[in-house]
Amino acid sequence: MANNENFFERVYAVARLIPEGKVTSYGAIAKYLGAARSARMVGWAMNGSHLKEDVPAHRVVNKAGILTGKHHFDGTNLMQQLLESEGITIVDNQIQNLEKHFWDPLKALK
DNA sequence: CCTGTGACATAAG
DNA sequence: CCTTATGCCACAG
Repeated sequence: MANNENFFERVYAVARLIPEGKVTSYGAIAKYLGAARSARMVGWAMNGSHLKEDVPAHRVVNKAGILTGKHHFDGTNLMQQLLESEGITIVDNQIQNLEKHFWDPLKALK
C-alpha cells in the first residue's frame, strides 16, 4: 500500500489550502508540486484522501471542471452536493463558470 | 530493474 | 459525445 508520505502529503497539503467555493485541477496541483505531468499521481493520491479528515477532494476536478472522481465518493451525487453547498453550480457533472471558481495554487501560493 | 496502478491530459477515430 | 490508445510520473513490491 502507498505509504502516505512525501508526494501524497504534499497533495493533501495543497488540497487543504483550497478555499471554500473554489476548485482546482489535478494538473494544477501536480504542477505546483513540481511534477507537472504527474496529474495521475495526484488523482491516485486523492484515492487515499478519504483516509484524511481535512482533505476536500471534492474541490479537485479535472481541467474541464468535470467531477471525474465523483464515483469514488460515498454516493453518486455527494461530491456535487458538497460543491453546490459552497456556492458552486454544477450541471451534468461539470462546474459552471469554472474560471470564476478556479483556484490556482501556483498563483495563490506562488 | 521491472511491473502494476491510477479520481489525468491529450490525441485520434 | 463516445471509446481507445499513448504518454507521463511516483511509488510499492
